[in-house]
Amino acid sequence: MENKDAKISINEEGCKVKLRAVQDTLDILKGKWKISIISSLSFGKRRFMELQREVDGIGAKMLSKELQELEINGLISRTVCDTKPITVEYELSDYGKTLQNIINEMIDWGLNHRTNIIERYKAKS
Amino acid sequence: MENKDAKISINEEGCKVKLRAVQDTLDILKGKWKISIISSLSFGKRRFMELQREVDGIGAKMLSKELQELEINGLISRTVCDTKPITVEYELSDYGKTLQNIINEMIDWGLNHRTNIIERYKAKS
DNA sequence: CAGCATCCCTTAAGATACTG
DNA sequence: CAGTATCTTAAGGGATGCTG
Repeated sequence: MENKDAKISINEEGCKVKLRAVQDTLDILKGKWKISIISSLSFGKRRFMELQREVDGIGAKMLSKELQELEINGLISRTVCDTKPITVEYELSDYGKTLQNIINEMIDWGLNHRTNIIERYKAKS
Repeated sequence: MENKDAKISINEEGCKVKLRAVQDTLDILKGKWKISIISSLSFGKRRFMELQREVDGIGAKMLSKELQELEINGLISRTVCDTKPITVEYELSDYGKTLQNIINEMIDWGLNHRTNIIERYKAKS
């Protein structure tokens, strides 16, 4: 009996710790565009405009804001290039690259999901 | 030259497809609480109140709304139990369980991130 | 090009009270 | 217990125009 209770207690603690871990991750990744931006940068460095073109629907204001937050959290680096009209290059930091696993899983799930939706649609017709 | 251009073109297409995949996933998971709810359910079935207790800070209204959306997308199942005051049990569907990889990566990253923050703090003092 | 300032509107979401 | 209804507020986020 004591053993069983202890086990449950440990498991409950385990859940809490894991839920908190998810929450921690979510806090860093919150915002409508952050994960899309990181995904885009996971393919290589990008300039401001390139990001705006690649992240569908984002405006300059939001892009700017979310990039700042990502930089503050040490996930990306920002480099001002000394070109005629200045350009700025964004890049995933080493720490930012540790998010790659999450991104990859999201890519896989999304690809699979789209396939499923199409299959479901075909099955109906 | 033609080869090189073709390669670039293919890669660019690859990025777009992947970014769209991420977006597809994000569309399903959007909302302040959805990932937390799924995480909680990934540990087993939960009743409405249990979820509200486990997902820190969520109100009944939001919990109800996000559960409905998750159900519509086929990620969770809802079972009304015929008890004296009725109870309702929520559970990840088989399809919902395919999100487990994403959740796990988020747990890992969050655990690691917390450690890093603590290390960083220690280093300063 | 990069990005800030301003204005403005829509949506998210919290609080509270109520029902089967 | 498991929600729903209503109200209200805060925040998110778009459009435009401007600057180094």
